[in-house]
Amino acid sequence: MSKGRVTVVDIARAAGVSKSTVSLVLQSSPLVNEATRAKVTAVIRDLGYVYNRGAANLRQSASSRIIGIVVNDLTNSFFAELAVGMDMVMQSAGYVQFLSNSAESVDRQREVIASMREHGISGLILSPARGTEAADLKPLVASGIPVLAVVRNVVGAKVSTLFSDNYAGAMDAVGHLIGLGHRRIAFLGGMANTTVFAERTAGWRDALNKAGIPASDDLVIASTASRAGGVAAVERALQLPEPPTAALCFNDAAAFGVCDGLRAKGKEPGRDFGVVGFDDVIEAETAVPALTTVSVDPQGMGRRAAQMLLKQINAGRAEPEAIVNSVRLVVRESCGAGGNGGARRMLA
Amino acid sequence: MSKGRVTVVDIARAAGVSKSTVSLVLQSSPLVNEATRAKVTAVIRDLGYVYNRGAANLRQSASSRIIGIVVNDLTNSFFAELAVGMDMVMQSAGYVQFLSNSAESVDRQREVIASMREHGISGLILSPARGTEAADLKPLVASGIPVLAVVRNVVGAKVSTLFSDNYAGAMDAVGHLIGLGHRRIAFLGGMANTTVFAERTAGWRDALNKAGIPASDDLVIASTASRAGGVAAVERALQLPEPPTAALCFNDAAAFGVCDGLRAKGKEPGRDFGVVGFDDVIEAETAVPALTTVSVDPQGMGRRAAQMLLKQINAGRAEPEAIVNSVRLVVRESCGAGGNGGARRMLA
DNA sequence: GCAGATAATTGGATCGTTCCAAATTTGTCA
DNA sequence: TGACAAATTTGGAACGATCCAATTATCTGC
Repeated sequence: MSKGRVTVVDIARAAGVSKSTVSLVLQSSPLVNEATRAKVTAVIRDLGYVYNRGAANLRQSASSRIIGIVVNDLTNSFFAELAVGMDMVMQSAGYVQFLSNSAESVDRQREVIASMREHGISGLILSPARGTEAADLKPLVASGIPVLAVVRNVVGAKVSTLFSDNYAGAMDAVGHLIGLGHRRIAFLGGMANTTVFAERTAGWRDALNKAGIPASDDLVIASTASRAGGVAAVERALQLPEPPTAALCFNDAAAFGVCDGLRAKGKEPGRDFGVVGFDDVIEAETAVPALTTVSVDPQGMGRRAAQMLLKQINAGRAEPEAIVNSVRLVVRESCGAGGNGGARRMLA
Repeated sequence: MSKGRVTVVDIARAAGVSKSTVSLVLQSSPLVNEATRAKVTAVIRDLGYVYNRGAANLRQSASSRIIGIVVNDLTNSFFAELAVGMDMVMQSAGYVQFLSNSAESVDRQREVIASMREHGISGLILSPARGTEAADLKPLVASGIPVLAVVRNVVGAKVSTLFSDNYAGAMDAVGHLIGLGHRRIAFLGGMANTTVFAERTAGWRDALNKAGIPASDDLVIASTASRAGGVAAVERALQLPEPPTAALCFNDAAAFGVCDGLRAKGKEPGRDFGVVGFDDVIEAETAVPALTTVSVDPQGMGRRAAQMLLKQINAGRAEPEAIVNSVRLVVRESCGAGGNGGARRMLA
């Protein structure tokens, strides 16, 4: 009764079989007789038995059915949705996940990964904190645990990757703004000297060049990749001698900030200024004006990441693979293309 | 070498001591000689030893240093921040957390809790899915695992609770709007027949009654507790024969939706209509207009929840406690009190 | 140099499961 | 009924750490 937890031995005794048989029932082996199985199952229910996965994991075979997920900023809805996507797949696959936030601190990230490792994760999905080095992941990959870097990369690390097609997405978005008649198009928000920033600005630059428009460096205004960062960036943009009439923003959070900043200056986003975001977070659709944005589908990307990792775990030892998640421009209202053909109006 | 993982026995052999000594070193016991400790520590580093917590947890004493967190909607930034707050405390305390999203499904919630239990969590923080019953938590509490319900309650469950003071917060918010001169104040958004909804509308009603203003039921417009729900609710509100001039919204997400809906109808929130939210999510401060809201401080609440749970885990067997997290009205711009005393202007 | 204390170390036995080889039961057919 | 195969069941030895009781090394003071 109160003598600690119920174990297979207790079940065995109560059902009048051996612990081996109980074990076979637990893993629904076809070897056991139906009558026995029924009897054991009943006893398991009656005694309120709880399977002890920790004990099972002791034997060096079989995976722990635990994976680790570490993201750099869970308060950003992009990452929250990414996590939700992963959670869905993991739940259906019968896995549980340690989920932690590194808050852009490589130290916290290192600690939390170490802790997860001690608990025996069989795989790790990491959206690395800024400044993560290949060495940080070395021991993990050396011990044969599949690691998947998402969203951002870790230079030199031999891990699988899943990134979105930042370059193509930015190209498309800027191309669309050019098609609407814009000639001075800024790139607002985001921390410079990150790979993602470099890729998105490269797309911005090449789209302008392709259209024969000079891509002037003062139209690239970095800041934090947040709502507050967007406000700050657009403020500076509007103070330029020749201010832009539209902008591709580093991400949706920054884009919302840009909208806020425009309104604070008496300009209505979508009418007086074209705004395009990046990510397509859930609020993008319902915001006013609805945000035109490069849809990365964070939940979908999360699901895909989870599937990739599970595949690698099941495959035993697979070579790292690099996948780019294609993106697509979702035209809504904030770019000024909202049905009434009003884009050119802004340029008057 | 490649013969599986490195264990205490390997360390012991390499360092020329017994596994018991290695174990003592691992738990930094004062019993071991400094020289020995140094030698063992060096070997541990050299061989790349990884502590196997699962093995240690087998012995019935000692906690697993794992807790479970299950929230009903991680895509809502309120819960994401709540989770981040918990994560902070847990990380510092040397715990890791399973973090999962129930997406308001009691089935998923049940499964994920069962799974966490098999993995040996030593405590659970739950923001319950709608429809959670006391029976769902019964086995968990019966086995002596501390459970803490946050944000929402589970009627009849003998667990600790941490809720925000919904009634007082709503009272304050509505009182403030009345002070600004409003007489027709709506309550917008949120799912009716939840406890939180009942508490907030009760505060709304009593504040109106206290001021001698009749609290008419058609001013309470329920919908989902999301941005989209806010848009829908304010649309209906503005179609009333005698439309409101201000509103307390169920939460910040709904409040942002209300702002969107107002703009869609050509009304500027904060100037033409007073809007007050509830939660004080991170975007509330930087939105335009900055959202006046009842600050629950989700991160702080998360930290507090984590501390409560840890306390109970360490206390061994503590009685469930019920704590209400006090809230405070943060006056920003969306209510129309933004410095220029313009509130009464809306009523002209 | 030796008793007595203190410091440091060490073999098992144990936790709850899985897995293997071996044992037992049941079934089939001549 | 006996021989053989197939279907079930079962002890015990892992897995990797902890903890207790017992042992050995080191230190006192005289």
